[in-house]
Amino acid sequence: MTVTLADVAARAQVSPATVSRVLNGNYPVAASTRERVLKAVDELDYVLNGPASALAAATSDLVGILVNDIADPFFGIMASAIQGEIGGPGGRAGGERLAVVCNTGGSPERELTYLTLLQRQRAAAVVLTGGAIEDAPHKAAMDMKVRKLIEAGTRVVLCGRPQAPDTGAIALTFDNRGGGQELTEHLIGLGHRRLGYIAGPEERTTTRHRLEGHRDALAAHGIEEDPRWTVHGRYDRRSGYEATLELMRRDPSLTAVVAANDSVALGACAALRDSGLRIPEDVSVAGFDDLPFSMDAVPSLTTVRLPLAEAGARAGRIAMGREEAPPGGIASVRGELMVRGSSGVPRA
Amino acid sequence: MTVTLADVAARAQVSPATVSRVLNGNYPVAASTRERVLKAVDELDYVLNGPASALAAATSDLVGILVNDIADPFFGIMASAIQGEIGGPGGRAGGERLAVVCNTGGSPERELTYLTLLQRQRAAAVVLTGGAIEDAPHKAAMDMKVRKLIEAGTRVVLCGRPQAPDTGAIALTFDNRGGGQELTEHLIGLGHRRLGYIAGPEERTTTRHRLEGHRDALAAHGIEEDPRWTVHGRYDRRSGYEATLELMRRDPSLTAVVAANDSVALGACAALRDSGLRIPEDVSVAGFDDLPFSMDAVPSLTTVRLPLAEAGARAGRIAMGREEAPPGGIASVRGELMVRGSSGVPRA
DNA sequence: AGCGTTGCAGCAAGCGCTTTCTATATACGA
DNA sequence: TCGTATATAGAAAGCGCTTGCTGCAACGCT
Repeated sequence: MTVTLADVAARAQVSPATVSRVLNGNYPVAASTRERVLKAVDELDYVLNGPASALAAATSDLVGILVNDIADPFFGIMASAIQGEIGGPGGRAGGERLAVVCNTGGSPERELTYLTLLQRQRAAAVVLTGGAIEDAPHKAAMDMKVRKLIEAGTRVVLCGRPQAPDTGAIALTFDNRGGGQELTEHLIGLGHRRLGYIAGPEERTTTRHRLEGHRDALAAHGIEEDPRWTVHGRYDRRSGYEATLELMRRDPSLTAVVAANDSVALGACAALRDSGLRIPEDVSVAGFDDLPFSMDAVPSLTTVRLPLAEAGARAGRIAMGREEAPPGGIASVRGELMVRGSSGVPRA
Repeated sequence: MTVTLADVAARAQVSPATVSRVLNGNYPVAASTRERVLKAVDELDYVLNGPASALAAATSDLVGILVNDIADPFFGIMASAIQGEIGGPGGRAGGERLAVVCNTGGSPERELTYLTLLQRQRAAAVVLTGGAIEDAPHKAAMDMKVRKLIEAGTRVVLCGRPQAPDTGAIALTFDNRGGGQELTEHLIGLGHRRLGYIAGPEERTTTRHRLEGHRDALAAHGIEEDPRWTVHGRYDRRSGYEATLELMRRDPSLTAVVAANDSVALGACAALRDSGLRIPEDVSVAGFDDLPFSMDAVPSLTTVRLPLAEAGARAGRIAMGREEAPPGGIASVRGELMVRGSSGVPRA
């Protein structure tokens, strides 16, 4: 049998109530009594029953972090930062919270189900990371769930995801559009006029915003875009490789390839190299996110740095109520253009 | 107020017991009744109270996954695979489990605390990934916790971590030693005799085993190792960069650098390049793990592929009781040598 | 027709904790 | 010295669910 509060109480010769109070430290207990209780806890190797505690107190110490793809460092970095602030273990004893990261794999159903599961667990807070899926019914369902969660006392923070108006969720959005624009401006500034674009999966806010930024830049410089210059793919290397091959097949005269993110950009680099093209002499390549490996690419990748760790940390603090929410419940986080070796002037 | 089981029961004109049984599907309920109940659940938008359920049933649907560094794809890939098998949402409805990944950051205390937290939540299963910390007191404490968890009915699986004898935990270990040996054999086979080694953090099983494999290979070929040829660092790129600089400073005549993992190897490549050395003409480099980005490095990285996803999936299945544990409760997973562009014959 | 089965639903007793309210003891001021 | 504030501990009522057991029809058997 497992040890219960009552066992500890018996051993310490106090009432269960007192033990509970010692453990929670939210009520005055005489020092001598406290010690006796702690000793008993130790001797019996007592571990609180989480569900029972959560039930009685109507609160839980679970904090959920939803990510699209846990194997992608983009999310890993954010999750790590969020978790760091949640305290998880490592904070002062007692106030321990179990930060749990849930991998949706980009699937709408899983996203929703995880939210339900967290709602079921009466999670203290939930942080949703990464772009949202742009499907009206799904979005409505999500918003509804978020509203329900908040109603039930769960704090909801969006990190790197667009605001969800009228849900009450706090949003820390990334300025994907601005970043995308700046990146393409840079390429145009170098003299590029024929730019391929490898977009992420359709129906994703991140995909759309980055692409819009790219197009804004083109439009601002009077460059008319050829529909053949845009290909959609997934946010991974493989996809970038294939898309680049396709792009160059469609129009070998392209002088630059802008990728939806760094992984895709790396795939693009590989494809270009395998096609016998030099970077950036023949074709310039640009990514997005500035993940750690991007500066190690050869040549190192020109990209837009997103302060993933900082944003995640902030989201975590807000979720824990340790930092004021931004005015209006929304803040936009800017990216920073990192010009490196993979972009240069176009070939003659 | 939130909706409770009783509310649903009232609305469906049945007893709470019946509602519970419909929801759990573990007791015969007439079809007509079931329908009425489900309708009520739907109309009231009822969400089960997880803690209450867990308390009453003395079981939980939580499955914990402990990782050392969630921002590292090595762990991300395993976690993703494990989670995929846990079912998480996405499996058939009803049997939903909340797979939670906990980031220990490599800290012994956090590792232990997370285990306590999971014990507190009465987790259904726990998967511990990655190398263990080789500190006797900590190991003892961990083993004790694991034993307690198992005693309490939690299934514990180690994935990529050495067996913990007498704890009852199932282990899927990686053959780090064999992999390390094979890798160094390869380099020796190419003609290298002066090899630098960038090891991971000390007091880690993974670090030790890989290094031992390396030394086994050297010894097998009668190569005497110079103590200056080994440097310890962290498992990240930065560390690899610095360690390589140090290594080349200590002995510029080294013709190969073997890194503890791929991230470190990438850092090594960067350092060598920055020192004006060509890879592999001047110095060969080898990594370990074969993470996705490794083949994109220029030159692509010679490394040892660990079947992270496969092992994770298997660990997940075992944790869920959907796959037989290996005989003896332990299985060793081999790595596969991937010879690529970063290794070549030594310079004259 | 009588009676053991079988199928389905309800009763009610907890699961192990938290917390309000109450009790006791001690300290204080008048 | 008495009344009242102050500090500390206990009693007990749940929190919302699960489940063993009981109840009661309808059924099939001899």
